[in-house]
Amino acid sequence: MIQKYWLLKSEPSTWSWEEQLQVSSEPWTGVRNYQARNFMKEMNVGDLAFFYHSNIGKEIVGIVKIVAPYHPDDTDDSGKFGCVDVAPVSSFKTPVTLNQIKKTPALQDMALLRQSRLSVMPLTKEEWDLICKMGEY
DNA sequence: GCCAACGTTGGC
DNA sequence: GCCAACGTTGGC
Repeated sequence: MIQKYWLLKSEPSTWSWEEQLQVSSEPWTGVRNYQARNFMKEMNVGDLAFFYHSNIGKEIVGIVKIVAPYHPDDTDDSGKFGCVDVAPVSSFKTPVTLNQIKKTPALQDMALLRQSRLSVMPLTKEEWDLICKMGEY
């Protein structure tokens, strides 16, 4: 299975990186957007994802890995949406801010910039590697 | 706090 | 099936 790379957004007031670091794994619940949901369906156990703080912070703070494939989201009564489980992997030494991403020519195609409301998105390996470098991971 | 972008809902 | 109205996200 090919390793894939993702970015997950969370508002720190809802679920922060500090909270994520304190659990062994956590279901990524609350996604109510079909495009984001479909990306989660494509995730495989072992895929890696950046953890991005939206609204407050506006920066990538660390890395999580997918530890359970797509399954129903208990918080969704409609039954239309599901989630994956993610476990913390590592904190960035230096968080990578939205501003830095905007200023980096190689990152202009990221959905983070082009589709600001999308909360789950894929990244290319090139984008992944560059951001890891910027975060001094 | 405002507003742009965009997804969803519901009337027709 | 179209589109206006409305709600939500998230950057500023």
